[in-house]
Amino acid sequence: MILDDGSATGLERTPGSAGTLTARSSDFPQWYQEVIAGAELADNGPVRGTMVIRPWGYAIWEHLQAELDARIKDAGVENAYFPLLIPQSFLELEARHVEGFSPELAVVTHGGGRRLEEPAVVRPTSETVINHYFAKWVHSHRDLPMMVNQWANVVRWELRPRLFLRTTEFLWQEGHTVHATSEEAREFALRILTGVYLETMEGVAGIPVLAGHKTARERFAGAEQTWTCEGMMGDGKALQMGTSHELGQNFARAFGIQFSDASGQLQYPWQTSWGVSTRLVGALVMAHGDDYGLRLPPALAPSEVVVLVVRDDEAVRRAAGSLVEGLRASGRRVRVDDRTSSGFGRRSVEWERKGVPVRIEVGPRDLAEQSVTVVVRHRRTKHRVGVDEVLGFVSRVLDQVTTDLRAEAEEALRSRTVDVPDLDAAIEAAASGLALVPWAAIGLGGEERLASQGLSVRCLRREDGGLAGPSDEDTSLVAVVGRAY
RNA sequence: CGGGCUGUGGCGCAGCUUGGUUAGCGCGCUUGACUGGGGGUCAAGAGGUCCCGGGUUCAAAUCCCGGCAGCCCGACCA
Repeated sequence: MILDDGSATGLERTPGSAGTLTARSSDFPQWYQEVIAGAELADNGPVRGTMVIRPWGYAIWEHLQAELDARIKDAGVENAYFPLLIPQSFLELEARHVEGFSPELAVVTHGGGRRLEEPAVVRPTSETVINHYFAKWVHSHRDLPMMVNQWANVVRWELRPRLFLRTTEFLWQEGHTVHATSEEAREFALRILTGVYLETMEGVAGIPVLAGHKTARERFAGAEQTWTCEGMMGDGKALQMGTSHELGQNFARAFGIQFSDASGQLQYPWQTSWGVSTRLVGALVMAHGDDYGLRLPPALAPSEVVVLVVRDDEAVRRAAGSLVEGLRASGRRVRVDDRTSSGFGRRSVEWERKGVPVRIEVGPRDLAEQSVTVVVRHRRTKHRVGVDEVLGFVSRVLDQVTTDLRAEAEEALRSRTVDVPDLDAAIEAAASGLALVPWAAIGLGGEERLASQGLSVRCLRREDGGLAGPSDEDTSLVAVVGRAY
């Protein structure tokens, strides 16, 4: 590939050199493997389906965490921590919950060199332990709402792992709340869905999502209603990026959570739970990655700017140093690459693959002209910028990146989403994207047929794209149908 | 659990059909020089239980038998 200034990139020289990644994802687009491997985000773990997140990938996750955590706290939820190991009997208390999760449980049968009296499961999610404690902690309507969140790892023994998107162990955030009324619970589940998840995904990550609720078939095990954010990846497949569940009183009844209301009557409370995971890192890669690697929104980039010292030279080093100082003073995360013992090409390709939004090249040629070379990653353009204008230029670019990425992703979503009148048309259209079809034209039998074609209803929404009202059985609902990861 | 396939330096592979010198190649790695504005060039070098066990043979990476491991497709799913 030739850049607009005539220079060439060497990326194509080693097509498919996944190298560090023995990807269990060969059905991903070719570029995905290259991006993951080249960006050094992750490796497979020693146990099948587990994942080692390398520093660059983890740093992206940390930024996502920070964005989510701030919004979760804004919603009034506090962080807490609950045990990794859960007595097996806890899982069995809620019938649909255990039915949904037992096939994918990892069970610990021995400890301290002896067989355990009761096996412990490694949490696949923490509804059961947390509700065990809610039962102890909730007594009065004055205790409500009770809202906790935990950042933790969970284990689900999935049959078919995919790096970042479905690994046996993954990191996530799971929130759990208890409310006095069903209305309040619903309102809160939706607040998390839109005010935390949707806002982070679209506003921070630049990934447009279709929000809606799941059909009964796709609902979380034990929930009355599951709200979801569905994104579309570069290949037209859908990805469930986050869910928020209304649990009704199911867990409250199963775990004996009760409170005395204002009139002294014992009541079962209404609950929610909600989570997003390291899958979001995979979503970022899939949604924004191009043939040259990752493209990161600045808010999530471990470094927003990298200053590349082209050649080992005293004056160049000094110029780079003062550039870094200036950028840091303006609040940017900046990294210097002065590893002049490796070639320039190698280093620039590395940062391109890692997705650093802006690269500033400083070399003798630039200094001679009192300028630097600014490379904008997401557009792959190079600009000669006067030394005095760099800060302003970089700042304008960084402010624009997320908007540009989102606009591109929105266009991709729009161009691969079609309105269709019936099930047959939906099946045809969903082969290459998403189909919007009247829910009334599908129904339970229709979902069965979709499943046989490798398709599913990703979510249900109102005709205008809004979320459904309190009554689920709205006949005017529109189903989003597609293939999914 | 069904259906495909693969095990050969760190990674990716060739060699196997038709047994035969010292098991090759690319990438990576080490050292040096020249370079350095998109994975640069040249030279020298290190690195192997050819998955394991048994068998056939003068001779096995190669043929036969038996294990083991892993990958892909499907079912399950944040």
